[in-house]
Amino acid sequence: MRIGEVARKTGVKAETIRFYEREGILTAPPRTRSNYRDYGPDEAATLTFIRRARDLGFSMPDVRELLELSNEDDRSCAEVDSLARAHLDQVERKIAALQVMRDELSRMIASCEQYTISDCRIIDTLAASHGP
Amino acid sequence: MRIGEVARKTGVKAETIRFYEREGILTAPPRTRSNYRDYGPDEAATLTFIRRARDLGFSMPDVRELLELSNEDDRSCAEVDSLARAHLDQVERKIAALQVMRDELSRMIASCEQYTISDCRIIDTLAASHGP
DNA sequence: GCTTGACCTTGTAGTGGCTACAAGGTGCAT
DNA sequence: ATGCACCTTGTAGCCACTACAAGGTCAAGC
Repeated sequence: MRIGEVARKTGVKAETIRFYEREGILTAPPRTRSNYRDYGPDEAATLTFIRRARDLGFSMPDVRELLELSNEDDRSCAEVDSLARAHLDQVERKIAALQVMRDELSRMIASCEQYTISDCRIIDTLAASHGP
Repeated sequence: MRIGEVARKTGVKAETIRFYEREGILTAPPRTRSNYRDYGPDEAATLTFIRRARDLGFSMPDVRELLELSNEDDRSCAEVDSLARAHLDQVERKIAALQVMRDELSRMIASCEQYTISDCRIIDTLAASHGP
């Protein structure tokens, strides 16, 4: 199948598929007589795998490693596990950082009484209110 | 004061300060005889403002607008307020998306029993487990 | 006076993970 | 034959920095 069809099936845009090929994360498929990329189901499966991993927030280097590991059937999955745990940890840190942001933004907005800029508690907070 | 000192005082790295100047978000300070940037307290205050806004996750275009608004004392702060609310909204969406990620990662990791790759529930999940 | 080292200057390129665009070729229906 | 959707390549842009190279400046110590 051509790139557009595999794009539709996997939810990975054609431009992104070509990008993955350039980056060496997806092996280059054969070409038709007219030089179109000609994908089979294996490539589609790989792309789905990549998309799922990306949707879960794994970095491209992580995805690369997960793909490599996924081909070594008899190996222990301890590495996969630790990669996933490390990533989960990162996600949790990111959530915590965003929650701090959210809370401060909320407080800031709540304290603003919507008069003029010179009274504005939001501008105040940004300018000097907390910290040295 | 020179760039290094203002960097220490504001928590914005020297390279970043120069970058802000190039981008026009910070006005270029006068220079000493030896061509060093020579900052006063106003520039330091502006940099602190920028850093706080950035720490709260505001984008550079947002910061630019907040800086402009902060100079118009008698204007209503409704715009500031709506900018902050829109940003809070974005932060909340991001948190929600990350929580979805976190939950799925947790489930994936919990289901893995650490045998071999061919049994690995993490690899399975990525390869095909949910969705068409 | 000379060296050392911390600081400053400029400009350019790299990060991640795509995305957009230009300029052209192909395939199929009308 | 004409239109249109699709494909090809290559290059540049996004965000907000960050790193690095190659050199200039200044104060302290010897």
